[in-house]
Amino acid sequence: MKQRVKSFLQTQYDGDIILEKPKDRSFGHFATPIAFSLAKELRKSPVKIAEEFSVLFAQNNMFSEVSSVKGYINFKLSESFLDEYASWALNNQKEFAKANNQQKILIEFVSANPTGPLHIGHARGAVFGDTLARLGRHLGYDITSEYYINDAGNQIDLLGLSIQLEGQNSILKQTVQWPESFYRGEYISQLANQAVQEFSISILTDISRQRELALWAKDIVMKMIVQTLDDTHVAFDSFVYESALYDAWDDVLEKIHNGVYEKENKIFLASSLKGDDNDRVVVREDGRPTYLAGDIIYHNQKFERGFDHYINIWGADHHGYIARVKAAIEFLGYDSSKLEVLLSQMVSLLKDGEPYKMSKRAGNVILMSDILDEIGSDALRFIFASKKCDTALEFDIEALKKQDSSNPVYYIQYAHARIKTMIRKSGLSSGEILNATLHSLSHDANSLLFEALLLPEIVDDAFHSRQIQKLTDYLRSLAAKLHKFYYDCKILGTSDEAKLLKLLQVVALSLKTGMSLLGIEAKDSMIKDEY
RNA sequence: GCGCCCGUGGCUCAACUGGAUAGAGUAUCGGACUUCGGAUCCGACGGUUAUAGGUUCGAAUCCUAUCGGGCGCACCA
Repeated sequence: MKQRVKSFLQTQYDGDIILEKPKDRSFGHFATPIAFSLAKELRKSPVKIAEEFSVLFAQNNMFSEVSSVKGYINFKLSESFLDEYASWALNNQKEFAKANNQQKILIEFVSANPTGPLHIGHARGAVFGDTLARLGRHLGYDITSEYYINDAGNQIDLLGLSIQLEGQNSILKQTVQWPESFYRGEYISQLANQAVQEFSISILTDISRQRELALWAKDIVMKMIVQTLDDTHVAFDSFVYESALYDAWDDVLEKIHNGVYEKENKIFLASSLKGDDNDRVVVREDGRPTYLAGDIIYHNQKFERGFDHYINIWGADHHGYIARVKAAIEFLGYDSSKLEVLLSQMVSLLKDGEPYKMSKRAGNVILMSDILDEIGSDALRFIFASKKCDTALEFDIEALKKQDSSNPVYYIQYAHARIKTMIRKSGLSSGEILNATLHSLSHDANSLLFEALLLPEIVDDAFHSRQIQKLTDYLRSLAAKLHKFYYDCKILGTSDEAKLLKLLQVVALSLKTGMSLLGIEAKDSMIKDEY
């Protein structure tokens, strides 16, 4: 919609015209501050320029009114234009808010270690990444969502050790010497019990079988992770195993030889030449590659697969890592600006007003699956999608448990259900509704219609600015407008029934499309809780 | 000490990326059902945008400094 208006304006004025939402919609549907930026150039006052332009732009039946106010130029769209667009949307529901971008984009997210179940902090990255992928796909991008599994290194050994120690303690009733750091939690004792069934009791004490145990356990943990993600409707197109990457190490080392050097029997990446603070060790003195080596191979492999753009969603505690990975990409001969790293800030929890510290190794984590059981996937997704990812998020566990109207997801679903209920109750057929013409609408009806037709702009903006909370904000405000309209205006049984239902169909379409992009179910009716 | 992110009503967050009178939700208080679903709606209260300068037609947004908070600063992953 905005695009159509913009392209018309540019036939009249050759230059970039920024269209924005007026502060107050009574001014019009769109506005442009272009007169201000031209004021200097033309040596005229912004007010005068705006007046001249508004006369020029008014010559099109797309607008019912073009006016200049204090230097701003405001546009009011005509009803015939809005009706035409609404009809198109209702007849092409699957196409609504779509676009045809062509680029191939790889989004890597979650990538949690397979050493324990997902906790609440992972939920944020999961929801953010999945929602971004959904938005991108809707806009036509060829999106691949990927999970990088760190199934190599010390942590895997530690997993095996942790299970053995737990088994010795709780099953064999032995007193054990706990090391400084180890994994614990309910899942570890479950794994210990399962291991005894799967293998034999000796698996708990045989140190030579620790690795075998660990490899078996990480697959089970990974299944738990995938299950939780699945319950949240977070899907991945591919999984990459760190352990499978190292075969390619020699080749990659050859490819990157300009960027590495040997010193003190170790191999360093000369990342300080590419903006990092220090050079980084990639191979230790004993010949074992570091974690960074795995990431270098992984990113080489990513770039070899030939995407136009790469998005990594990492926890904020990894920000120091960006420079070295980008340096490696440069040394590999690729354009590191194609890699965009989005940091999702920490999620901190409050419990009864007190900060709730989480430590994975100490076992006092809040599991994502537990929250999911309590509030459901829809509410979980909505809450995490509605916050900008670069601010630290803080919330009280008790507030998340609420299932009443303070939870905005119900508010939006209720709006959708209200519309569907009215259409069921109406005697009109869908054809009669569709064929109605949207004309002589009240001011409120007109602004509701316009708001509903704004979804394409919102989706586009939310994706390209990587700010998915714009979509949740929009849905909440559209739902509020609908509820108010419903309260103020009688619809069924009036002479305007057909056209008003058509209007509400457009609202429902926007709500449903928006919710599905958030991975949330749009309900046709709501079932009240029984008391 | 260095680097990254962030400071907006009591609380959780917006503000179209430099635009018009800084907006929502929540909390608190007060209203609206002979009604298409009250899981709704309306109103009130609540702000020197952490502080001090600067840039310009115009600043919550950009620059500098200060204060406060989070996260990093591994041959762990």
